[in-house]
Amino acid sequence: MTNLILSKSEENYLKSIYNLSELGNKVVTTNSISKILNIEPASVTDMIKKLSKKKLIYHEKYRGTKISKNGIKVALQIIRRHRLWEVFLYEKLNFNWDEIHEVAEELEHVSSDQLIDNLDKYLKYPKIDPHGDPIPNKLGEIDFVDKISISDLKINEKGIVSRIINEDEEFFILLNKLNIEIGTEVKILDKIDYDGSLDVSINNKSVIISKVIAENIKITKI
Amino acid sequence: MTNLILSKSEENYLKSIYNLSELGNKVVTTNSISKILNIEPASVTDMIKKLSKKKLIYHEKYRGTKISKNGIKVALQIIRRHRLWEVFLYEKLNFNWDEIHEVAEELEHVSSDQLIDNLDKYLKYPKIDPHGDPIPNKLGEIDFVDKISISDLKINEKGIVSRIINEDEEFFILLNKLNIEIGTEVKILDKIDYDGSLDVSINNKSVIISKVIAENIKITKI
DNA sequence: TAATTAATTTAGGTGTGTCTAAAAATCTTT
DNA sequence: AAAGATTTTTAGACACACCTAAATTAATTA
Repeated sequence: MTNLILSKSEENYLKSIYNLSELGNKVVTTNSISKILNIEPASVTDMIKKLSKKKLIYHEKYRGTKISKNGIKVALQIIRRHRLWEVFLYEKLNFNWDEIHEVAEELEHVSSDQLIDNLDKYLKYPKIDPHGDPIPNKLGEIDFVDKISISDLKINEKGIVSRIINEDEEFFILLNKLNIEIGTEVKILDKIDYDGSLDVSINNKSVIISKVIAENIKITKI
Repeated sequence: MTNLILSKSEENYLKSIYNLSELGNKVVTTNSISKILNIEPASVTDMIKKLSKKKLIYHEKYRGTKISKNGIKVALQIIRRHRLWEVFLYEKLNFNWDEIHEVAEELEHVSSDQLIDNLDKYLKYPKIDPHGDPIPNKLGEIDFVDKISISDLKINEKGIVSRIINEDEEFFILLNKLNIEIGTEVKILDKIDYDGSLDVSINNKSVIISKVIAENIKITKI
């Protein structure tokens, strides 16, 4: 609630607890936190006490830790920072896919709201990071399901169609023609800058689909 | 020499000592460091011992501290990081001139060479930061004198002509015509993207000067 | 140059975030 | 359900980066 300031360590613990909790639902063990952070269980217990006092987590002795509502909120902001920096490193600074995490791990602890909001704007409010993970918005809202559309994929990336967003029958007829259904594997061959159309490989055949269509086909990145 | 890793505190001390030392020449006092960092003198003494052991500074009890050659090298890298981030914040994230310092103060401690080198490239190897301070290059080289040309100014920024870089007489005749001499105040009215020419106000009159000419007129930003 | 003042260092203490070793609680197995 | 194994916590220690108070050294002034 209040504007509490967390240390780098506290942020890392909270983020790990959130990540282990499967969207904030599961109780996490001291041992699991210890393993993920490579810190001895005894030290984890100490930090759990600190975060409990700050009401970011609930803890019952010997029985585990659950992240609080406020804790989730704070964790999502840390994750937001991390993922926005990943986008920046990947898209602007030409880091490789596998090099971004480590540096983002440092940058995420620079806590200036203005910095992150301006970065978000500069990157044009990306919805997913280079790994395909969704980026929480300023309010901590995050699309858990249907996170990615075909239009969010980059060239050479692949996905499995998971949901079609449309109420119009004509749209389904078109999808039938294109051989697109739930479970279909798609791969982006090319992007046409002019109108945002996509050259997509479906069953090893190349087809062109419009931007609007691509936006309405949700996929799971593979 | 070796690849020593410094803590955020150590980096801040070293940077302050360098800044107080006037390009690494002057001996700095414990008290002056204390004042700049807002840390008690006794604590400064502690850190001086640490940095001495790492050979980044020389220290004689009760007589002051001098930064070492290697210390200067390290300090310049910290300053490089700081100023590159300032350029980024100012030019890409649209921070105001007066908001950049505080955030850059945090970002400068994220120590990844790849990050800084890629950022440098992305920003097109800027020579000065938004305050007009020179940015050390990767090797720690820095232009101490004549840092800025008219061509380095942005629209609406002002400078005082400090040096003319040219051996050609024709160039001086042109400057005479334009009423430009050492001490003349100039202000950028506009930049012509096409060929890099500049619309400059000199004695309240607008004149157009070519990119090459602008590059050879060094100024002090005001 | 002796006395006073100012700067610097030493000594000892604190909070943070870690550790190891040992104790306590919970879980598993028989 | 008791014994053993595992997990978690407590207790006590340490490095870091700071602090205050007191001691020491250097600089200034009378």
